[in-house]
Amino acid sequence: MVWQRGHGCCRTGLCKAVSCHCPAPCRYCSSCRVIYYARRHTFSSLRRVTAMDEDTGVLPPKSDFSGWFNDILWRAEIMDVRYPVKGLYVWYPYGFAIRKFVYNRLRELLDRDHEETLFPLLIPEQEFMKEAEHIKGFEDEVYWVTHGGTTPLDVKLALRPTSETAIYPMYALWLRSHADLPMKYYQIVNTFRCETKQTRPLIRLREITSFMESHTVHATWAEAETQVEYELALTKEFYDTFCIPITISKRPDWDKFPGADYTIAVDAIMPNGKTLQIGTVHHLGTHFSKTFGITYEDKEGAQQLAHQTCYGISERSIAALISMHGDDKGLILPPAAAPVQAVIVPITIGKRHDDVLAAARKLEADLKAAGFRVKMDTRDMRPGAKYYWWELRGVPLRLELGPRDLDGGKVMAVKRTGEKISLDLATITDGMTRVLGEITAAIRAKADDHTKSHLVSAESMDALNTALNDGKVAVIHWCRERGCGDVIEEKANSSILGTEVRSPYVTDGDGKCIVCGKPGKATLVGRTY
RNA sequence: GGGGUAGUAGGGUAGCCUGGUCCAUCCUAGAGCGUUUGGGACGCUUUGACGGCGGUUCGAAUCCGCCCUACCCCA
Repeated sequence: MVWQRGHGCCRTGLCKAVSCHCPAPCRYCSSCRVIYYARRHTFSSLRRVTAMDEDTGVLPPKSDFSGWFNDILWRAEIMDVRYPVKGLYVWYPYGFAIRKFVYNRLRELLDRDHEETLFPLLIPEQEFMKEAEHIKGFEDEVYWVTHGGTTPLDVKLALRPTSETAIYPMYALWLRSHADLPMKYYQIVNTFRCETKQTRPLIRLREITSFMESHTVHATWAEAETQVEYELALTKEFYDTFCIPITISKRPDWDKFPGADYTIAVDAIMPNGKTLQIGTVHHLGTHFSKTFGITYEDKEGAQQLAHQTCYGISERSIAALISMHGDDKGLILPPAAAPVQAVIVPITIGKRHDDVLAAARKLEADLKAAGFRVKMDTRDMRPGAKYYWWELRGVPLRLELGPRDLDGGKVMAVKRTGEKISLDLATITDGMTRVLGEITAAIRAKADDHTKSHLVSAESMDALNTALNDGKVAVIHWCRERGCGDVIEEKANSSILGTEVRSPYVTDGDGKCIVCGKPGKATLVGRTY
């Protein structure tokens, strides 16, 4: 058997042309899904492995998370990655519909005590450059607008990498007295960062298309701290809607937001054990209010510096949603995020065609009237093909209505989480409410299990390395000295996520630092996206 | 940051070394018609591409230059 060199068409390196005594397949490439036969075979013996040839389906298995994620984005029509600019991607209508339900929920939560605003995309250079620490954090990845048509601009304009420097000059104008406080505004906008590392749809982008940033102003440091806690609670509630378990921790000083007193971050543990930062809340203290002159007149008539917070969530929330719940068959969407909560597949055979179709239409109308997002699939495909199609797209519930069901006054309901039950047509809206609730619960239980099983305690560097190599996130003890932190990050090729860990699955208290042995605090360490 | 490889129809590939035989080919997808339909149907007809710009040449997917893009490996 002679192995020939790879075709370079795939990412796995498995893809090789081979020479042997076919027709038995020589080697299967899981990325491009091709079986390669000997070159000397004729074209008719060169055959492709398609979805139907394999029990596992069209997707790479979720255990190949990277491949799974890339594939599902276009197969489930979430994002098109073919836009001809690196790091910019297109939302397909279906993906955008998911985004709509997720962000509607986010708006709903924020609107409890924030107000939505909109600030400009372009920031003049002199404003952008005001806060030294802040600039340092972003200077390497800012896009600059330098020309208006062919004429160079007098003042360069930055495309916002985040909006502090756009918003705070205005806050300085808006804030006059203590009676104006607190100010709590947010916006949902696109932001630009010229990422140099490998970009990834939804995760590392040059245009973040869906950045929710909240900026609040308060009279005192303590009040701002309370706001940080309030926003963390909002974030928890937000992710709970979509059954995404999170860990909350305080980032180490060197990893905090440029210009913040401290940063509290929210992470999710992805299927491969890497963590994804899916939210941050920053206590800005008076760093920016000093720079931008955000002051107010207190009750005694004296000018005081305001205390600020900012808080952000991006489309990484959608990456977490997709990754956390999906399986080898495709997406699994919690009903709260699903553009289609139930799909009705009429099984129309021969003479009963019109009968069944009419009943399915009535079912669709009844469910829509009751407020469910349902869709009837009348396409000219075999039922099985439709099942796979909707399963790939994560629709939580499938309602199959055929002659047999109709005669019995029933409809067959198949949960995306894997259970088949018969529901009475007469009480279908109650049945739907109950079953969708069960699906949400099942999704949440599975995600909680995953997170719980991926958090382990490590009492030494060796144990830490073992845990991380095993695809886990570790809880260690760390003295909070930078030096020991560097050792941990370097030796374990990891990141210190943070201290003051908040997770129902982390109960570790104080202990000895795993590097120097001095008293340390429970600390979350992982490999990050 | 340092290397390497590649870009051919909506997706996946062959052809390139050795320029003309290629309005190319195969799998898949799209459109049309017909037969079908309780877990990925089938037949026939048809649509459709050589990453971009420039150069060499009688002639470029193929050779050269630049640009853009992507992927892999190592730090």
